[in-house]
Amino acid sequence: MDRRQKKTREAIFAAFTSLLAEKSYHQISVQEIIDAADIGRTTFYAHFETKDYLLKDLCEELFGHIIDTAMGLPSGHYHCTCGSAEDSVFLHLLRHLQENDRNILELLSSENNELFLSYFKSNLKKLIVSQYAEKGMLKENGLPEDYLVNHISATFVETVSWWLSRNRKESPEEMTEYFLTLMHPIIGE
Amino acid sequence: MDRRQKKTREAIFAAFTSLLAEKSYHQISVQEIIDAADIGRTTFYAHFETKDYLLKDLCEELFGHIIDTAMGLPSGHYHCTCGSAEDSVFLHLLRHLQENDRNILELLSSENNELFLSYFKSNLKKLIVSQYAEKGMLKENGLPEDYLVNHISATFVETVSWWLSRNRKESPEEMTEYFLTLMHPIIGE
DNA sequence: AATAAAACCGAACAATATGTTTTGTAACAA
DNA sequence: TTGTTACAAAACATATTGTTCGGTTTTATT
Repeated sequence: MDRRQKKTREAIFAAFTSLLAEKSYHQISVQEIIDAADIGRTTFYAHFETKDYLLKDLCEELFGHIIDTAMGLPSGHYHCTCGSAEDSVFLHLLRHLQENDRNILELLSSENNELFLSYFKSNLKKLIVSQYAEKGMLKENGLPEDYLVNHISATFVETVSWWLSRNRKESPEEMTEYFLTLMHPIIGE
Repeated sequence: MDRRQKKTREAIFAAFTSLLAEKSYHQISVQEIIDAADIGRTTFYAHFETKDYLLKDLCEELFGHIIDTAMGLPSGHYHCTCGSAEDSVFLHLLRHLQENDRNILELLSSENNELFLSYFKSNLKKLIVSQYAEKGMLKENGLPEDYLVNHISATFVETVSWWLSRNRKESPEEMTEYFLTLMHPIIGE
């Protein structure tokens, strides 16, 4: 890939995330992104068709990366290590989030965070399917599988959101315990 | 209230919901609402400061009404009637939703429904607090109360959303069973 | 080092949306 | 009937969007 393209793309992403830290997505105009990134108007539209596609690409990068690193992990949960949640995928995700790579926490805890949370959730579903559903680690209780997958993803996203809204007072280990308590009737070996 | 005001307000709401049935919130311009409602530009701004406030007022009316009718109900759940979920507040909500008053289902199942779902959720929280939390109907398991309230609300909204995305193939009774299965470790007497 | 391809810039453009102002008319409540 | 209020129509400044054009700089390749 051309060095210029990469540089421009990064500049747009940087400007965009910077703006997202101070105002909500819909309040940001393309013009502002252009000014903040210090690029030409034509250049922006050469890279991204619309503002929505820019958001999509950014989220794909951010959440795709996090989910990918968790994909290879063992999907064990707290039962495996006698009460602790040490090797849970969810604990890994929380720890990874806490590193605040690329200011991802700013986005997830911003005022109008529904957009980011929904991207997070849709990426998370893939992980749940491959790590739990396809490995038969969901308890048999008569509920449709996609309903369960959706519920697990949604609940984890809500857990993260709640955690952030309280400024991460709890440790990732504690939050994993919270989450797994709620998941108790569903996830098991 | 002046007859004219009421009429105009209703016309705007009707035009707005009609437009929301065919395109997403952010794709709708104030101009379109004005044209569809067949009113003057000035009139719109006399009623609503911005498009966001219009949305807020509409949701307040729609969800406020549904939540209010459920407020007075007994908060019993399936244990009370020997296995059935007959007198659950949640069953009542699902039945009420199914009547599709004011095309509320169109909104909740539209393409970009995060906005409506989040309004639904925030109204639902009040109900959960008054019907469950304040009556001590949440099981003691070491989790913070507001975390539980948020989880119950979020899960119910997700359940409704999943139900609608599958064109309501399941009955309200069945969906209540699904939901209460997930809530089993949390809600109890 | 020379060259062709590309990415970029700046300016301008039409089209559309926003929110306000003004002036006049019609409907309402008392 | 009378004073008040809601509405309409038109115009307005301002801002944003997405595109087009000509020209410049950087890049990869030979």
